[in-house]
Amino acid sequence: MGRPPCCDKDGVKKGPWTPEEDLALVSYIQEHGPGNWRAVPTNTGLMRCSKSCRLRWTNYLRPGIKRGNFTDQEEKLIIHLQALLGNRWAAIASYLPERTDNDIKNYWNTHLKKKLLRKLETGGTHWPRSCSSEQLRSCRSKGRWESCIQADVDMAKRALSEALSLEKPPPPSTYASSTENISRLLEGWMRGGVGGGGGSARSGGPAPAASSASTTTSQGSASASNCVASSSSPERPACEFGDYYSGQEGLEIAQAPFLMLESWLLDENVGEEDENFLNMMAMDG
DNA sequence: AAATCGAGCAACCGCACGCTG
DNA sequence: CCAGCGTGCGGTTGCTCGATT
Repeated sequence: MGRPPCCDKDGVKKGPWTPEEDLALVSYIQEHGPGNWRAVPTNTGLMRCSKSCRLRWTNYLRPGIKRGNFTDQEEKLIIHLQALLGNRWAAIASYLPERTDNDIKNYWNTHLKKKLLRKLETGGTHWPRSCSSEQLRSCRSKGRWESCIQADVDMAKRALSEALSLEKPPPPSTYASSTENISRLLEGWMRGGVGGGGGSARSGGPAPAASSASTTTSQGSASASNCVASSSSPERPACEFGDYYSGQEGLEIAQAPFLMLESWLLDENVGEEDENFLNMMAMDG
């Protein structure tokens, strides 16, 4: 469409965020909530692109983000979801409410891809889905990937959304409830020696504020996460799959597919369809 | 101790999509 | 219906740091 850049190239700061910038962003969002990113740079005085602000928030400052090592379970979940959904990191991230799509993407590219390739050399991962690899290839190239795997995705979404909400009953999802996390986050900065390397996790960045609430007002992967995490909440937001089931009935309905799904998701010993996987890996890069 | 290399990760870029007037 | 705008998403880049030589 030939859209103009989202922000002026001149006078826009790039590179790592400083603690001061983070503080300004968090303070602003604390007050106004996320959203209307266009207004954030002007209202905060940050010399940053609105996109940069959003990214910083969703990938780093947003409360409820867990950083650091991925657990075995998370790892397996990512592997299987990647097999199911492809490189749709935002969708995958929606099943891992405490992880960001960027984090998952990085983890996949740096760890899992290699790990899987190594594993494939020695034999065995599986590729469960209803479409053949040829169909998938065709679907992808024609932009009909979504519809092709819809059945699998629907099943996975239903089961997982319920499962996740059962595992972790969400706190009342108000933005205010997340301000504690932000405060802790900021305290972490102050304690952790803010100076070196801006917000870099490597150089004394904020301590992970992983433990609790996610916000209802945040967007993107955050909101997707919230849909999952709060799907059993009485006040859960309507989202694409949050309303499939509710209450005890939903619990019973959802548990059955989850048991199947769980065994699939967490079972890496099923050694079939390696070829499909290789095909997909080849397509991915 | 210095130089080089590779891995990991934060951030940027640009396209796509959805909403709104 | 269409164009403009804001936002979301995935791919890619480049910086930093630890390991190795």
